[in-house]
Parts: sequence; structure tokens; C-alpha cells
Amino acid sequence: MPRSDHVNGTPEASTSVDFIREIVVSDHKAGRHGGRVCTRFPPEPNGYLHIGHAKAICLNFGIAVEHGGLCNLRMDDTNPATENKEFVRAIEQDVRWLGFEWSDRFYYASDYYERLYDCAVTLIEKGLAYVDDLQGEEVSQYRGRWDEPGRNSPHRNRSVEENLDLFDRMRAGEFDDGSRTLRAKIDMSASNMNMRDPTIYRIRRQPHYRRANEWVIYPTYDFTHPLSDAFEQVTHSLCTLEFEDHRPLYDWYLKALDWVDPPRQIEFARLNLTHTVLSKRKLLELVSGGHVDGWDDPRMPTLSGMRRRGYPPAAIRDFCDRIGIAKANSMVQVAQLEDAVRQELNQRASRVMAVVEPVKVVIENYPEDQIEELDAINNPENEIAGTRKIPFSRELYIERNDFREDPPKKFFRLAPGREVRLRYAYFVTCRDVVKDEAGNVVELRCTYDPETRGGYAPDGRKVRGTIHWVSAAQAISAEVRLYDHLFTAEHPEDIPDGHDYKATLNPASLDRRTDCWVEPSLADPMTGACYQFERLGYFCVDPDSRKDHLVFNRTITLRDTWARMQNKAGHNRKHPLEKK
RNA sequence: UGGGGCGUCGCCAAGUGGUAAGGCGCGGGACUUUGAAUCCCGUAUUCGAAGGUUCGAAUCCUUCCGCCCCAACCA
Repeated sequence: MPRSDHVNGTPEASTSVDFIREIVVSDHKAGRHGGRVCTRFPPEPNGYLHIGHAKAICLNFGIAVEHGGLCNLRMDDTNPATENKEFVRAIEQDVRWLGFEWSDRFYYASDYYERLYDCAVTLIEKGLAYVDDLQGEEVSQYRGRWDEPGRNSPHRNRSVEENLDLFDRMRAGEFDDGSRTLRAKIDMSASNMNMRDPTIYRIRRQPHYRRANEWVIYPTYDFTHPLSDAFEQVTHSLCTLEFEDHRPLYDWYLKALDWVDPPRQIEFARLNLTHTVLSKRKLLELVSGGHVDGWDDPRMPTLSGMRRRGYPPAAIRDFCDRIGIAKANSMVQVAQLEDAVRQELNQRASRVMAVVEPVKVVIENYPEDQIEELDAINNPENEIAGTRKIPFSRELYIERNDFREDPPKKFFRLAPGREVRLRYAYFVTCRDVVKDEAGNVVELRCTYDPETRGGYAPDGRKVRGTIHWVSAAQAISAEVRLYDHLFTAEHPEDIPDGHDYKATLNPASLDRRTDCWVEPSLADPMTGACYQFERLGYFCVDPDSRKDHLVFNRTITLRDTWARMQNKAGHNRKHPLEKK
């Protein structure tokens, strides 16, 4: 029993927090930043948000909520070449969908361009920045290497007046793209490469999606970011590990501009997930290369893809809580995410019956024209969800793999001469198997026991198997899209040199079934609604769905110990390109 | 090769000198009109390694090993 339990007297209070929250809590307690807590989520609108961003969103918005603070949503748009409005729209939608709200604190770095320009002028005036005429290759030559100091640019010692004049003319468009830059005057021999006179402004004749042709010079990330944070009075600026090296520069800019009560940058490890990729470059490649059907393809790790797939936002938030925040590079197993999704859906999803791969069953001793209405429970996890009526008749569909002509050991489902329970209906026994010329099973002839209505045997006899079904005459036809991991490789990015990660794309990641049957209660579902198709998994209504053509996405399967038992025979599905 | 980080169970991850939380996964069992859910039980004598300090070390010191990031006018 941890000692803290006794100290604060609450036995369950040993909830540990991550190192960032620890810092924020202690800053808050110490009354730093005037007792305020303000974070921000600063995506660049050059792609769609993915599950890795969700981690950052939950962290930033979560911390703000925990302290009665604020979290800003800011478009970090300083590179007009890659950014656009569609991405801004999608980002807003996804953050909102995830369950967070920023009211009027929606900002654009591009709204700060004038102010940033003024800051740059101040740096020049203080002798801390200069206009450099070195270009591309020369710059990197002068920068030196890790183990050798760089050299000062020959233009490093221009007068303040000359710098001011040149910088003004850069803005006015007097110089060609790339011909000059504004650089911070720091230290060309710094061991941290970021401090070797980093670029502040570059010349780019590139129309901006919001500022059009207003500017021909654009500020760099390293300059823009600390100042944007400062302008917005952010207190804690949380970012990923690769920016750790940039922190001295982040602090330098704020110090150079005499910023009072500057924000503090803290870095944490970004998320990696098995069986997928999370780099913007690769996601873009999957979309533009047509390997998936857009950013919101249900197989994508994007938030819009997950939304379409039927992942509840609460499950994603729960997942982010579970994985925690730390500084060690990590690779989270996708099973962790899937478990969060199942847990959420198990509570929420209405149970219905649907048959994805149908085989017809005829109940020989059931009256030809009779239809019964049977009671079915909507959600055993939630009593107030109530019950519904489902029709039963002489002709039904059951799942093809719930029948085996030659059943293996421990197979509890239907087989010649075997009795099973049709869920909420009757016990039936298979009497005959009808096949086509090719030997495929096309129909099962069964008999039912009228005494077992509702699925109960008055004589107390047991059946091991209960299978789902739909009544053929009332069933509604539907398309069902079954999804699997986008990559068969557990670590698609970790493959031998000379190979393309796309070679590990899973050819079976999408399996469209067009001849499925669902129970009549599903006649007119709302887009996005989620269901559990009993014994199959969780499904949601795809936006492609129409009243006369229902389309369901399989969000995730149910746990399937039977399938696992069968697979145990040793074949793991490791991709041939996977290492070791 | 210089700088910055990180190494605790298969995967995440607590732990902050007092004798290794928790979750996922996995294995076993109970229950079962979803082979689901639920419920039990089991899963690190040891914290990258080796030395040292200490009554006591995952936590402190030393050395070593391994992994990640950095030489864009990307973010």
C-alpha cells in the first residue's frame, strides 16, 4: 500500500499522473503565470488529423479542463505550399467530434504575420538578426557539421540600417525567391545545430490560402511558434520529442524579445501504433496513390476514418488515457485501441441479428404461412434499452460457417443430426443437406421443436450452440464491408532497406459482402448509428447507405475464442518482409 | 563523429533510497439463449549490463551497452 494513501487519507487516491501534469500541477500550485493554465493544440493544416494527434489533443485539452484553464486551437500555417482550407475544416470537425471545444479561441498563425514581422524588425534593431545573401547549398556549407563548427556568413555583420532596409525590401518583393533570408544572430559554433543562426524569414512567392498574395516572405516554424504561444498567453506548450532540440531556440526568441512570463515548452513521445502508419507523408501517399479510398477510408488511422469506421470518440479518449504520456519511444499494440472500442461499444450498441454469409434453412415441420413475433433483448448491458419483436417463419438464413457437414471437435454449432438453439427462437435439428452440382451446400432441411419457443427447453435439455438467424421473407438485404488491419506487417515502417512499406499493405483489408441479410428492425437506420450484429461484431451505418441499399461497416469483430482456438495451430500472420 | 533524449513483464506504464501499481495481451477456470459480456486465478525474486555507496538501490555514483532525434529557406 503506497504511503501516500495514508497521508491524504483517501485509500483510492493513488492515481498517478504523467510527468507533464506533474509539472503543470506544481506550476499551478506555485501560482506561476498568475495562476492561469493555458495550453494549445497547434496542427498545421496540411493533412488530416490521426490517432497520434488525438493523443496530443486529449493531453492539451485535458490539462486545461483539469485546471479550469483554456486550450486554444491554432492553425500553425506558415508554409503556404502545403496548407489549405479543406484541411482546416477537417481539423475543426475532428477536434469537435473527439469531444473538445474551444469557443472563440480559434487562431491562425497567419493572423500574426504583421506582428511577427514587427518582432523580426525588433530583433534586427537589437542587432540580433541579419539579412543573409547566402543561398541553399551555401547556407548548409557554412552551417558546418555535427562535429565541426560552422562559419559566420560574410553578411553577418551588416549594419542595423542596412538590415532594416534589406528586410523591408524583402517584404516589398524586390528580391527573388530564395535569394535572401533573415537569420537570427546566435552562434555558428553551437553544438546544437538549431542555434547556428537559424532562418527567421524566407522569400516564397507562393499564394497563401488565407492571405492570398499579401506576403512574399514567410516566417519559419521556429520563430512563429514561441511567439504565437506568447501572443496567446499560453503557459505550457506541449509538443513531441523531436522538438526537444528546438527548446533552446524557443526560449532564445522569447528572451531576445524580452517577453515577460514566457510559455514553457515540454516534450513527450509521439504515438506509434502497430499495423498502421502515422506519418503525414505516408498517409498522404496512401490517399493520393489510391491505396485507400480517401482520408476518411475506414481503414485509415485518421480521426475521420475512425469516425466512419464507427469508433466512438469516447473510446479514443479512453485509449489516450490508457496509454499515458511519457518520454520513451513507444509502439502501442493496436489491440489496446481495439479493446477500448469494444468496451465502449459493448455498453452502447443495440443488439440485432444479421447474416453476412447466408445459407438457407427450411424448417420442414413449421407451417408454411405462419409468422411468429418473438421477443429479443436490445442490450443485455442496459436493461432500459428494452426488447423488440423479431419475425420467425419457415424459411430462414443462418451464417454459412455456423454449419459444418463434418464438424471438428468442440464445434458446437449446426451439423447433420445436431440440435442447436436459434437465438430467441427454437431448438432446431439438421435433418438433411441440399447441395448443388458442384457440391456446395445450398440449403439445410431442419425440424424444430415447438416446445422450445423462445429458446427454452421445458425438459431441461441443453444445447451447447446458439446461433443467429434472420427470417428470409422479412429480412432486408444489405451490403456489409468487413475491415481488417491496413497492413499485415506489425511494423510497416520497420522493413529491410530497399523495400517499400506499401508492400506490406493487407490485400484483404477490405472485404465487401453484398448479399447479406439483416433483421427488419434495421429498415431505416441513421448514418453513423452503431449496432452489435450478434456473434459477429460491431457495425455502423456508412454514409453510402441508402434506404434501398443499406451499407454497414464492421467497426470491429467480437472477441472470438472459437476462431482463436482454430488459429492456434500455429500460423501467425507475420508479413514476409517483417524483420526477425 | 558533436549535441539532445530514452532504456522497468510480449506491448503501454506507475515508481522520486524502505523491499516491483495498473491496463492491454497471454494462460487457466466459473458462468452463459452472443464460443460475447461478466467474474475469479495465474502471468518481472527483478528494473539494459557491470562495478561502487548504503543496514537497505529500479531509484544515488562510475563505467559500459543499446535505441531514438538533429546538419530544410518543413513542421
